[in-house]
Amino acid sequence: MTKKVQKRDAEASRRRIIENAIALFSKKGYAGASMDELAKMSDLNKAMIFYYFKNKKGLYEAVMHEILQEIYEAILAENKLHDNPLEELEGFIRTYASFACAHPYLPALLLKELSDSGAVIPETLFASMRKLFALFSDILRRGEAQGIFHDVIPMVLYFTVLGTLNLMVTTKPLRVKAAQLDDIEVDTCAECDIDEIADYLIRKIKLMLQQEER
Amino acid sequence: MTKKVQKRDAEASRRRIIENAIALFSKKGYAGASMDELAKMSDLNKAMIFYYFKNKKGLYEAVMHEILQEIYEAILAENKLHDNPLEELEGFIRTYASFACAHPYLPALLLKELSDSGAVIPETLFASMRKLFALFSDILRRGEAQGIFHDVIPMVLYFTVLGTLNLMVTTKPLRVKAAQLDDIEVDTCAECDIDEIADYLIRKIKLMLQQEER
DNA sequence: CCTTTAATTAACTAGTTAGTTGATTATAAA
DNA sequence: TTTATAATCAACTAACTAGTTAATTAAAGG
Repeated sequence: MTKKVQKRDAEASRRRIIENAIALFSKKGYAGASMDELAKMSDLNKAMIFYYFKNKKGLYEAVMHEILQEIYEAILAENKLHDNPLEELEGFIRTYASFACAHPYLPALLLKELSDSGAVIPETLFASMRKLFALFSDILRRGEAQGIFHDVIPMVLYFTVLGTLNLMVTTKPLRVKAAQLDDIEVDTCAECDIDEIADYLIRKIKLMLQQEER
Repeated sequence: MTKKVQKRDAEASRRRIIENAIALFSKKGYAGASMDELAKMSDLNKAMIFYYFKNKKGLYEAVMHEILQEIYEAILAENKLHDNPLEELEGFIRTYASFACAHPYLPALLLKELSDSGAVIPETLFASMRKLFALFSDILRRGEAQGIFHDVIPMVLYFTVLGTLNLMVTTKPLRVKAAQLDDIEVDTCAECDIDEIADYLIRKIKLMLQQEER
């Protein structure tokens, strides 16, 4: 089944818009992203954006839904490979880290959204974000019930993991630049790759959770 | 010395602009903040903004410099009260937390800036941000040298602390809202106040650093 | 081949944006 | 009191904003 060369392909046009919108929103933020620019990037008339997504907010909603769904599915698939909280937690962190690194728009968009306290986000996204947290929370709660984790506050630990990984990804260019001018002695970890960072974080989170308070 | 009522006071006007700009940028982001709106908020003609700050970027620079300087001084002052790395680390986290809570524009602006990877940020700010990290890094390095901290990567731990605290502050409204609709069982920590969170984080960070890897 | 429908476009609107200009005040120094 | 200067403002520009409209073209079904 050879794909026939069509001049019109609704599905493809829609995807082109979404794909470019992800890049644009994550680079410039919601307010900074121009629909004129997006149309040019996507090689389509601007009216098409509104034809497919009604308005800018609708497009943003679609973009956020898309990426949250993607990361959720990746993590859920990984999660099914394990059957104990410790391995599940490791898997969560590792999968999130490598996904975030492979798709750096995720951290950028997530941090922008969260730093706004959901200024743009509508109800539906709200639900998507909670699904991911619910999964994380469940892992920790089960671990606690089994006596392998102690003193657990899932919400805080969730942001510890997301905060660390997201910031390490988004600040990468900044940190590399800092390492180059290199006037003072601080190590900005410019060379670390994300898997090392994930390993380190996992090691540390284990110490956090497996030890009783001293 | 009674303050004479003047119709013109450059210092006061400048401050009014900066003060309102902090609120506006942290609420709407760089692109979303309108200079027309800022002028109205500040009860001044828009031209005054450009008279004092040259352009929007210059204003943003001044705003960021202001708040980074403020938090740096608060933390430095606290730091001088202690003389061992463990207490210094505790002080750092606690001071950052309570400052961030009292001035929630700080987390909002910092997360926005960092999620942009310095899209707007100029060289001068870059330096300001590093000063804070250098202080944190130094505490950890000394602790490691004294054998009370182990397996230290300051950059990662820095973002662990900042990520956790900033996200807990900025998401507060979102979490409260989530707790209200409360359809599923997840605990969003809506009631926790920032000092409890800081205590929890300190406890956990200590476990991270004081234990050898098992 | 004709008709219907879905996809696409050019051209437009009405409002907003950052930034400018030149005149006009208030204040303090001479 | 005059003069110089610093602070303020109204009115403007040119570019850009999200979103609309009505006409046009391509494809698919009968």
